[in-house]
Amino acid sequence: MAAKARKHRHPQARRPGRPRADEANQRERLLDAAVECFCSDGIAAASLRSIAVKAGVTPALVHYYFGSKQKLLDAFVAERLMPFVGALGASLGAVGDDPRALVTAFVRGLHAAVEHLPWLPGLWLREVIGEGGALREVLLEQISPAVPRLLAERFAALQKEGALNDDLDPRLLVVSLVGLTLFPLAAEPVWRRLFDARDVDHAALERHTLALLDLGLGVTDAR
Amino acid sequence: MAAKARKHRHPQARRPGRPRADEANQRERLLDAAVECFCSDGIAAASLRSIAVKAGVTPALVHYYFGSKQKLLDAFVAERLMPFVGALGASLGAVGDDPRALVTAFVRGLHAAVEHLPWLPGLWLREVIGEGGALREVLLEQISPAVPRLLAERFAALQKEGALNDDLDPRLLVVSLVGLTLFPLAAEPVWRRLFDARDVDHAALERHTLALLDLGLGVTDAR
DNA sequence: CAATTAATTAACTGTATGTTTAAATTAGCC
DNA sequence: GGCTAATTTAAACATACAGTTAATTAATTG
Repeated sequence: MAAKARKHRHPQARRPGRPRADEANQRERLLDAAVECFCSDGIAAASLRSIAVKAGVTPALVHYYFGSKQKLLDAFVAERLMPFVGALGASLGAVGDDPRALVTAFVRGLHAAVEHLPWLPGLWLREVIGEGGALREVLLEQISPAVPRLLAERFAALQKEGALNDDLDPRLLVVSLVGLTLFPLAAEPVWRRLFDARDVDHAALERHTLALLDLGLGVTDAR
Repeated sequence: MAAKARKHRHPQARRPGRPRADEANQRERLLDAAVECFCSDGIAAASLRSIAVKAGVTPALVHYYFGSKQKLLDAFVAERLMPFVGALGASLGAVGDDPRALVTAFVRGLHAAVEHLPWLPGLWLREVIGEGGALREVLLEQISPAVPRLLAERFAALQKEGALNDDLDPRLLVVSLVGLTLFPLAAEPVWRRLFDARDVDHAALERHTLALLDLGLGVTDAR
């Protein structure tokens, strides 16, 4: 009845074929969608279908651009995760031999990164710390020397010089550092509702964390 | 050939029917298996099948004892999780008005509980903090008044009296406390491999945490 | 010892996964 | 303009696994 013999019910449903030079960099859009699904469902449970739907395409297109789910994950690690690790490692390498400076650089660097990568804390908790997490090996094999090991070694050296509270363990201090930064950021939606804390912004969180650490390190400051 | 017309290939594979008064308290065994699966797969991804297999039975038996996955989860919360919360809340209520005593009670209480409930930290991170976690509402609705709110209020009162570093936020201090206890315990498998830290036991972790907090609270101790 | 109830498994039905193949539509180059 | 290569969808495939119902065996009770 409605003119033409076109047999499509949904006029907006796309048919096969190369698009009209419209939306470019589909690959990046697909990666964005993947990050979102990785966060909300977890990497293991995130299906290529849900990722495709979020990007407004079909699952076959994900396969076209990345080949497989594993390679999609590899691409995410290389193009979205590792650049941040590199930047943080660099900023840590640039500070002098002082525990407070080291800790401050870590806290500030992390907060700054999370400003642009808000998904990082949640994903970290789930996929690095969580049992069966898909990124744990990435930490142990690729990230480990650049950040956590570097920090632990420098803390140990500083402690030997007497510049750090002797009751602390240099390695556990790195763990504490993550527990005081990534964890609160990941838990933000929880404590916000729990304490009805609308007044606390990221700057306040950073101040609180640095205040706790500044004293907690037990740097005598007596030279 | 092999005698008898019994048509079963696996002699040990059980056939339907009530068992011969053997293994009692299947319900508890099922709950144990459920906890294991909740930890390794996450609550959402833990199937009645995997739980049943872990307990050596069929999925239909889980359905028989609990009725549904939701009711199984309810049973877990009521019978395995809440008793711990009650105990911790009680031990917090029993200490006097001193920030160090409060913090020490929390850290010690948590470490003591985890001795018997080793699955707690990992499950907490995944199901309370993690996006879409199945226990977040339990925290907000059932646990909230007994522990986190209680702590935050007492910290706030102590700060008003000048017994706590003014640069700290009482609510965020509760978050920091969790980040310094539950998080390191959940991350234990990671930092153990990361730093090859076989020498660190739970007592050492507790000492380190308390050392960091003792100074970090900034209690002047000058009266 | 018959009837009923409790405990257990086998089988069913449905849905979702990641991947592959084939076809369709357009872009870019000679 | 015509050819080839690039980009996209539809459809199908092969598993795998979800939660539930129906049948089966043993214990318990009158």
